Amino acid sequence: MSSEHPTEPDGSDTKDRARRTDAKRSFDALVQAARDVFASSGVDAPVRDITGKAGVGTGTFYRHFPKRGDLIAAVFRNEVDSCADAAPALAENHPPLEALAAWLHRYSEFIATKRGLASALHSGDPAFETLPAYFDARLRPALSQLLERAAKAGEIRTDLDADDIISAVANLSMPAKTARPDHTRRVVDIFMNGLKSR
Amino acid sequence: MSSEHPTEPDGSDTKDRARRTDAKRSFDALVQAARDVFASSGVDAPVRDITGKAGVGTGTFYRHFPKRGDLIAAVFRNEVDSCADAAPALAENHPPLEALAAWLHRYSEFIATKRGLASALHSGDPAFETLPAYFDARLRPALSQLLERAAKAGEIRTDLDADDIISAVANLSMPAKTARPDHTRRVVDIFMNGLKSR
DNA sequence: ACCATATACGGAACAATGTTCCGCTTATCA
DNA sequence: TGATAAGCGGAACATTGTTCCGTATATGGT
Repeated sequence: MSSEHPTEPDGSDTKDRARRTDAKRSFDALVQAARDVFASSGVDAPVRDITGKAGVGTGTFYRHFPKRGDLIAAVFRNEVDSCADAAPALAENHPPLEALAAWLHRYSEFIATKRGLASALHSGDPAFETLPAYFDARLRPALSQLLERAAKAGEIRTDLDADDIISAVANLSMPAKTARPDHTRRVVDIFMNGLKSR
Repeated sequence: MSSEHPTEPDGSDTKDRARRTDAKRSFDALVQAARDVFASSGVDAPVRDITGKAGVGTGTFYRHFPKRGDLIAAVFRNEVDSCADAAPALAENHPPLEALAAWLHRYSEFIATKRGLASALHSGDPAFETLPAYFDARLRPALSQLLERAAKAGEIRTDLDADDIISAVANLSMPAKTARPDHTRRVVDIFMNGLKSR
């Protein structure tokens, strides 16, 4: 499902030839592998670590990601997609309030994980310029959907703005160092509690 | 003059033997060279570029800066020192208001230049943990001195806090992309104008 | 002035990582 | 099913990081 979204660069569809399926497979495998490697070794992880885990050659790597920023941006988009795509699935399988809470936690995790990328993001690399817009375009509708559903069910306040919540939870999820590892989860819970209608 | 300040790590003074002067020279040469190289090639510049410009061997480099963060922190401290040390000199050679304006511009330049370091600073490297405190400890007194002098001369408002001004000018000096290159200088001028007494 | 010695230096050698290049493979289309 | 453009792999090469150790010298004591 998430592969429907433009994790890939270049949204054009009027090509002489369509992109070969093996190319797409390599691309996806690299993004997936990079995601894992970044998580365990940081964004400066060696190229060979990534190609090794992805099971592709280094040549293939550079074909898809000539600049390192290209890879980081692709991983970021991919994770934004995962997070956004979680919303409809949660809505289907859980009551409104529960789905909303679950998604906020999911989103909170995403933010916390992205601490490593965050510094890279602010580095001025042109590959990252469109990311904030993408972030907003994908995540806001996802949250809005859950908010509306919960609001219609009368379970939360109706004066809530998706933008505010997204940035509020983002801030809550970026504490420097926390004594207890579940601190973030707890404050997000409290915040979530505040959303409820009385 | 600036070498009086603890650009060097390790504030202890009860050593068996004092640090050799050639060691200090190498240290200073490396910081100086790194400063230049960082400015032209960024903080990821190759070690050999720095040692080459400093005229020392690579062994010497690693003796002084086992971790890259150590070097970056040293350069940062060095630049904070330069900026702070500029204050007394300006006070001696210029009328109060003029000295204050000149120093604010000097400080503004410093902030703008540090954009490259800023992302590194937020990376969580333990070598950077004491930098914010150092920044404050050196820069606030420098500015306070100029503020007090100008206030005594009746040239500026008396309700001004050094902290506020430091952070305000820092924010003014970090615009993303400016059409005109002197934008920063101009807004700082305007801000400075606001400091004057009526 | 000179010696003893801890300190520091330089840079070759080694290791890790980035990047390119090109012969081989394969998906796609007619 | 053949032609061909697209893609792939990984060795080879280039760059940068890091260590190691023989040599040089600043320092304190005599």
